[in-house]
Amino acid sequence: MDSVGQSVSGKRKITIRDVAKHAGISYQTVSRVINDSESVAPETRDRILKAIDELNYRPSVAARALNSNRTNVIAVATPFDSDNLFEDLNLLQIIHGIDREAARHDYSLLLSTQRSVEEPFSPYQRLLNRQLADGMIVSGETVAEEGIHRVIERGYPVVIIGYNQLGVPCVHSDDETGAFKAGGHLLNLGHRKIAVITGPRLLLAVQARERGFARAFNEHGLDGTPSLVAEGDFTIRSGYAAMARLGVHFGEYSALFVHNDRMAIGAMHWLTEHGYTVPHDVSIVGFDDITTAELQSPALTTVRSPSMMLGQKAAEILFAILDGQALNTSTVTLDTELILRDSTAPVQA
Amino acid sequence: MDSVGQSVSGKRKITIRDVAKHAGISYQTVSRVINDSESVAPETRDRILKAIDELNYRPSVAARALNSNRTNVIAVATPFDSDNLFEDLNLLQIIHGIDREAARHDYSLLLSTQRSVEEPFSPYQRLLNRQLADGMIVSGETVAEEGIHRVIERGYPVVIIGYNQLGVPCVHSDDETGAFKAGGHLLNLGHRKIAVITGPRLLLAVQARERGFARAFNEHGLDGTPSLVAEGDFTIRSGYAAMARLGVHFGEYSALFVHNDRMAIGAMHWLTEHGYTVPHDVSIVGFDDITTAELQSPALTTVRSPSMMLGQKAAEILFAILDGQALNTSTVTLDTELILRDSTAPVQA
DNA sequence: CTGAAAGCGCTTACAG
DNA sequence: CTGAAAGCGCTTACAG
Repeated sequence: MDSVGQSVSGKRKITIRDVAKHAGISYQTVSRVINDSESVAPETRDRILKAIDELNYRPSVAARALNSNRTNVIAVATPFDSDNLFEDLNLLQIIHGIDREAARHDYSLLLSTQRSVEEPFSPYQRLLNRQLADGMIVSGETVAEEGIHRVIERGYPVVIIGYNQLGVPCVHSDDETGAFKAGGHLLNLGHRKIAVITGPRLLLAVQARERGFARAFNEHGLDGTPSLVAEGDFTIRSGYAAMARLGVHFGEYSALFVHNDRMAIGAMHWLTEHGYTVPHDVSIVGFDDITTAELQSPALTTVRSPSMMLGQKAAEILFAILDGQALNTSTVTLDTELILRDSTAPVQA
Repeated sequence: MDSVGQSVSGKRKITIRDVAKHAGISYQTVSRVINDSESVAPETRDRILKAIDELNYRPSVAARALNSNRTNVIAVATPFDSDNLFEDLNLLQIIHGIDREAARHDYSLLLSTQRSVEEPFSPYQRLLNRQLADGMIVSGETVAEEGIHRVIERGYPVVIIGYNQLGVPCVHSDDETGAFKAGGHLLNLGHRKIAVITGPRLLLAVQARERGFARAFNEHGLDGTPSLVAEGDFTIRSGYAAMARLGVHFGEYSALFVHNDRMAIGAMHWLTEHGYTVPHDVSIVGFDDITTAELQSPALTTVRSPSMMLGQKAAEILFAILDGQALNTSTVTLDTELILRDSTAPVQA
């Protein structure tokens, strides 16, 4: 085809002027067609579209960004601990949801990870200071509020997937009600002594789950304080470790509520390893409903969090803000659902 | 601070000219300092760096991209089937490896997913036609070779994580030797009748694993044809389904080699569900060593694929090409390692 | 070692 | 409805 003038490294560029010449019109009008802006004579428009097609013209993102201050890219900041990232199926789902919505708006996704524990702000710094993206979605409640603040100060919209007290718009699942359902389920099965493996207790999501769980007890006229509590960090490993700590007191409780599925999997692993049987020796309820929850032996009863929808909603809000159509302070709470499987059973007599 | 003139939506821009004025020098010299190019008097450089720091200046990526034809972004194209993407821990590790290397070069990662089954080329089209990235890493051997071709024709470097016959540089694990090790292990345990659950057999990676497995038999003076074969698509679900198909003939084999861990997990799930015990009834070896392999009951014996390193190597090659330092046709093969756990045992008498 | 000029590919008012 | 001008924020030769 057009092999002439196309060196190996040369990304030969067809510009707006080429299209204009081909269509016999000024390049400004071509720009109008590209941007669907103002009025262009239908006949002219067709001629230009035909030229664009024939020349296989694509506008330069860089040039457009330079003029319009829009990059057509949104950034996704991922959680701090990259070890955590490795096993996080939830995150994949969230990203998928974001990507879906981004596609609808013809946007692309820039992945922004933390470079090291030493520079917690790097995802924010790198992306937005360099104006790589039009806005940012922060996946997960975070401690680096200062970093988020800087981004907002620069005028970039930010949406958080999780809770925050900054007044930043956010999307999260209804953790309190979810935990309430988990507690109610165990209570209905006759369990009264229930241990809990929580996520990091400084997180608002974790506090919400603790509240909801206690409320289930209260509504049964019971004290909402769990028999035993161990804290984890949402990783499989930490669930295993938390279970090891609880295990010493085995027998003091007949059921276990774990704040996410990964830790529940870790806990079940410890139990199996030590000769205990789920749900015979202890009933377990998780949280999230990741793909592998169903595949545990026994299949894990859990509270389903709508991860993909969380991502999609967050992106929707971000785009609404970018279009000037949304308040800067919306909070969306998505419903959870109790998924009954085989890891819970009536309390043993 | 500089609150004046900074509206809510206004991303106030500090330009190279501001820095120049602040430092009392021409803006061209500022550009030189930013780019570490040519010679600048040390004293001048210091003055400029100080000004950059004081004004908190960040160069505009768009403007730089427009001039230099470099975006400082590389794209990662993810696999076709997005259901597949959901559960793919391997992919997360690969992406992490790429991101790591990108960070070293001060590059960012653009995630490019398929929009729908109908437009398999979309990841290629969208990103590169619009010149959003300097190059592309394709994660996984793919059928959309046409899409890759178009990208290459445009002059963009591409690195594939997986095999290809296009002459495109690629990185993959030593699948043949890995499968050879898996086969040897089972043979050493006394197994002679071994079933296999393969990945899609049109993939070169799958063919390499089949070859390596057969070679293990041959070196033992045995016929390399597996007792029974079922094909899956690497998903947990397909492993479950493949096992269901094999299960009818249960007893005709004492061991199972599964082409990836996710399918192995699916297969184990089927076995447990139907009352069989691993490794008592059947020994199982997987492939990949994803995080959760260790957490199965029993813990899965598997061939470890260096996923993160795969991503990192691919990025290294891409950057080498971008810097004009690499042939356009390198292939890197990374070693695998047999990880012995509890899902394999000597054949029953 | 540093400055002045031209231009990257587009968009945005501004005229007509 | 369409064209000419100016400019987005930089980089790249080209002079000095």
